[in-house]
Amino acid sequence: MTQGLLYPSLGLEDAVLLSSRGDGLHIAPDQPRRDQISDAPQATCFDLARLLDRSSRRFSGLISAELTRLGIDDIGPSQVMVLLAVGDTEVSVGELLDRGNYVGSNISYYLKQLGDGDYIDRVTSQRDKRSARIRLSEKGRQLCADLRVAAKAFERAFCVEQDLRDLATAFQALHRLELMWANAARYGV
Amino acid sequence: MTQGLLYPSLGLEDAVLLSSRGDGLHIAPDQPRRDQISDAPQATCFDLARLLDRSSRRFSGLISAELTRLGIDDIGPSQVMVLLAVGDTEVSVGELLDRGNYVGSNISYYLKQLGDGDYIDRVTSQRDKRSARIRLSEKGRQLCADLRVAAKAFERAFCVEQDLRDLATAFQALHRLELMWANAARYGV
DNA sequence: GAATTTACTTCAAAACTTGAAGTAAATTTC
DNA sequence: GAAATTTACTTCAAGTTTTGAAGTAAATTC
Repeated sequence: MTQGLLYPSLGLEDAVLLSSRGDGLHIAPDQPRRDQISDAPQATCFDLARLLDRSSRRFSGLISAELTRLGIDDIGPSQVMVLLAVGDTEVSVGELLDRGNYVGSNISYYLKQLGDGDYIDRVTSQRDKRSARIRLSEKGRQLCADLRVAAKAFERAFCVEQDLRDLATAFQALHRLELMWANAARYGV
Repeated sequence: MTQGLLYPSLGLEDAVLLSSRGDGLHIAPDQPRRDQISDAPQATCFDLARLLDRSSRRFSGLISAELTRLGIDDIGPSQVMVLLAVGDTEVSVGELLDRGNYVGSNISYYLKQLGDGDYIDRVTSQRDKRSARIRLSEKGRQLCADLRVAAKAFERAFCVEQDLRDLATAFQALHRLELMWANAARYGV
């Protein structure tokens, strides 16, 4: 791609991007070819980071659209992420911080809105009264369920066996990468 | 994990998270075990999205730290992402929009700051005077080079052959997923 | 050559993020 | 067992980033 080849590279073909503007003619091929990887341009960690960024944005956009469709306008995609992070468990704020790598005040901000919108229940822990325990309210659970239904549509579009295996690999590889980035951030590369 | 198993799942072990707060004791093992994947909990697309989100945040953090180290404080990680998107090529604003899936006004905002800081050169295209052509200035190129040097350190920490292959797979899988998300956003699931 | 489209930019409001400071409960120390 | 420290948050007041609605001006189409 660009960036030169100074950097450890992941074999891949040059990214074919789907234009998100204009005439709608620049559709990328459905099936990026998996052959010819070996002699294709290489991607750097920066390319990967940009891909993550872009993908996140896309996902947020999707969630936004879905929220609109569901007639929900008191929370946005960021709050939904927190909702998803809570999941079916009962967590403390601290756990949420770890799960999403948020900053404390940030989570507080989201939880306030989620609380105001009645998407979560907050109970002060009896054990440790400093600690707030969070879980989804019925409304929150319902929203998550609705989102899962929407996501189901992807399953149908994305159910090729190989894709799922690749995504599983992707998940693990990314997870390891995330840990390294985290360590680097903490201990200075 | 949570979310139930209602959703197409990617086999993976339960995420071992690295605490980003507190005593610094909760370090995740260096080498997450690759066995026992088969009978491990499953991750949903939502889990993947959260991972992307988290990873992006981590990467931004890293870039921020690096910028500070380099004594740069007139731009932040978001602007750097744009810089990286420009790369060694000369692009129009429209191309950048596509590359990063940004909104127009957003890119304008970043480019303004990058321009003010002299990280980029902007030339009005002679062909089409509406179109601005962007490329890195010497300063911008230098910054990118510096960042690559910093990133080099990762290479050493992350150079296991298998990891690189996994990341390559991850890149492709994610890229395909991104395209699908983009399509979904455009054509409504 | 008027109307439309494209390629942006600007502006103002909203959303999000950060960091410093605060509160209150738990724990440790003396 | 009281004082000091630490933990687990919350609040606030900046920032920064993102969005969306309006612009502007050059190209295209009719």
